[in-house]
Amino acid sequence: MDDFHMLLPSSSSRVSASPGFTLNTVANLQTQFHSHNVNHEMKAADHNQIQYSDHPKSVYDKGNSYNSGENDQAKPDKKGGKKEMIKRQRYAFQTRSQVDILDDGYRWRKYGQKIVKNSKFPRSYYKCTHKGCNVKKQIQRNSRNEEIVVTTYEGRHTHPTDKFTDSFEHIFAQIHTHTTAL
DNA sequence: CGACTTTGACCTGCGC
DNA sequence: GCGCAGGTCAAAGTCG
Repeated sequence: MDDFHMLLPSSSSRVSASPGFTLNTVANLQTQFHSHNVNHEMKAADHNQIQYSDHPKSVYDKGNSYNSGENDQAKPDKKGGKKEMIKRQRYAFQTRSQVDILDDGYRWRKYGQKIVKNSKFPRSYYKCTHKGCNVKKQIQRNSRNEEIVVTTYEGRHTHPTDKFTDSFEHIFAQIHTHTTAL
C-alpha cells in the first residue's frame, strides 16, 4: 500500500493515506459520509488527481441540464436565467483495488458507460436504486495506474444502507484486502 | 418476471 | 456555427 489517496471534502487538503494510512483516516471519511453536510465540489482533473473547486460552475454541472427532472438539485433554470446553482455534494476518493465496485452497502443500477478521452478505461455511471434516492456515483480506473479506482459519489442518500450499518468499515476492509494482496 | 446490464443514440455545454 | 466531450436515456438483452 504505497499509493492510496483519500480525499476529504471538508477541507481542501488532500490526505495521503500511505504509508501512514490509519483507521483514524477512515473514521474521518466515515464522518464525512454520514453527516452529509459538506458542499464542496470536487473535480477529477487529469483522471489522476482530484481537486476541489469552490466555483459553483464546474465540469460536474455540465450534464445536469439534461436530467429528466428527477434530479433537480443543481439543474439550472432553463426558462429563467437563474444562474446560481445549488452546490451538489460530491465525495471522491481513490482506492487501490482490483475490483471496480466497492460494496458500500447500497444498491446501484448502472445507467451508462463512457469512454473518456485520454483514458484507456471507460467511466461507469451508477444510480442508487432505492426509491426516491437520487444519489449517483461514477467509477473510473486510473489510466496511469490501473490499480487505482476513482469513485465519485454525488448527492445524499435518503435512506440507510441496505446491508451494513457501518459501510465504510466494510469498504476499508475491502481496500485492505486487495491492497495487502498486492 | 423483475431487476439489472449493455450500448447506441441523443442532449448540452464549451472551445475554436 | 461546428465539432468534440461528457452525461443520460431507453430499448434490448441477460440473469437469477
